Amino acid sequence: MPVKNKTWFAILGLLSWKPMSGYDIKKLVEMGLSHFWSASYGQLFPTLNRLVEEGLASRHSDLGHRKRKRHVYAITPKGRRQFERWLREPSDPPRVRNEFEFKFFLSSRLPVEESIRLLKEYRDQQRKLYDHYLESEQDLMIAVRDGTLPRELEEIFPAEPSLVENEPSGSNRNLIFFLTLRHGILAVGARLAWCEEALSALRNTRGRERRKGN
Amino acid sequence: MPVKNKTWFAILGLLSWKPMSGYDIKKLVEMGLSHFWSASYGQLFPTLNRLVEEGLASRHSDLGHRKRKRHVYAITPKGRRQFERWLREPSDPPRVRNEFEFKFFLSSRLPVEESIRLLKEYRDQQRKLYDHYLESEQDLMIAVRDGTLPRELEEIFPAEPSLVENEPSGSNRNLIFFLTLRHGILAVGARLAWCEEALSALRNTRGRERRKGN
DNA sequence: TCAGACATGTAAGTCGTTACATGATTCA
DNA sequence: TGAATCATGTAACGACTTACATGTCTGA
Repeated sequence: MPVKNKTWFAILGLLSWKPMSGYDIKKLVEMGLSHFWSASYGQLFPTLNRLVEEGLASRHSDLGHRKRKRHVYAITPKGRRQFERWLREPSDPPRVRNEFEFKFFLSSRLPVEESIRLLKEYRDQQRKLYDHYLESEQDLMIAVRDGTLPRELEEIFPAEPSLVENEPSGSNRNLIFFLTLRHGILAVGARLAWCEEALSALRNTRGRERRKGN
Repeated sequence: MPVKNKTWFAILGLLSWKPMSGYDIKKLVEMGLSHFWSASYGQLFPTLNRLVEEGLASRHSDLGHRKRKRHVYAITPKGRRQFERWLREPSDPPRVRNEFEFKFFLSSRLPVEESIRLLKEYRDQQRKLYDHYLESEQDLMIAVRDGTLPRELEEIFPAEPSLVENEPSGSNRNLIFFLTLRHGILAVGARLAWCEEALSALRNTRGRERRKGN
């Protein structure tokens, strides 16, 4: 019985973009998708093999320009049909697991100074992530303006979008990649805004305590 | 060998607030913590029992005001020490799994109208959630102004904060609950803002196609 | 030459959900 | 009286991570 979980369709969906190896998929996900998805090799390779068994993907040995033996997987028409059916189905609500936020929620017993330290640590992490996203956004915008593509994307976006089988609108793909990036930027931006809000609220508390002599 | 995963400490942390039953914990998490944490009974009850075995929590049978037999778990001093150590440790980065976002990323082969339909569905879901959070925020602010507490919180917040053993700052807890709520509001707000951005970008695409005669 | 990236995979174990089983109490 | 909620738990399964194992190629 084929297992048809989210990861199954997610991988199928990535293959619908272009044929890729397991390693390619891992890199792509790490590079630009990690703010809403992730996958480990322990899922990736077995799932790819099962997709082939089910006839939803085909495996090709590629000894091409890289001179390294690798398995490239391509989606089959059957796989494409299943993928497109999944695409139109309603999605599960977003699931977030934010360990810091939980700790913050439980930190009322900590001295305020300690909470502030933890909060700043979190803010700095998120700030780094934010800067990284903004940089990617700049790269992408410059590239679109110049009609080129940033190096990391050259492999992902076909140079000639119309070559992609049945693609209704080639430039749409650029837009969608851009919007996906924007989603990450806005999400992390909201976390940063919250950090500032929380920091100033906690500092007020500390001020009040000092004035009361605590 | 005791298992010490995140859920373990999360539950310990909730018990550090006040003694609770497994059922109480489930309700509390569903009520106000679900935008950054969740737990199922299948984890909750076994974990509570293991906490007792390890001496980090104690179990009491409560036949009190509710006239229903229930198991109330209280944190022990040993449990409190472990919890506070965990509280100061660095946190894992937030993990998000957003199925809709992934689908959107992969939707370039869908007709734009279809993408817009999916996007609106998502926006409406998030809008509902947002309104719900705003309502909770209003309730909490009114309650704080009047010196009362909203019904759902009466059981969670001790009426007299200073009664809580070793609590350094009673009012801090109200503030932290409020800030936790704000975190949810800002996060969902960012998703909504993104939806509008994406919708108008997609509508532009559609307009361009129409003008070109596609 | 050797570090680091490329590349593929498995085994074991953990984490977490879902479905099931059971029964009491409350309130309309 | 019967639906909803209170309340506790288990078994089976499914999802996912980590550690391990192995070897190649590239470029400083």
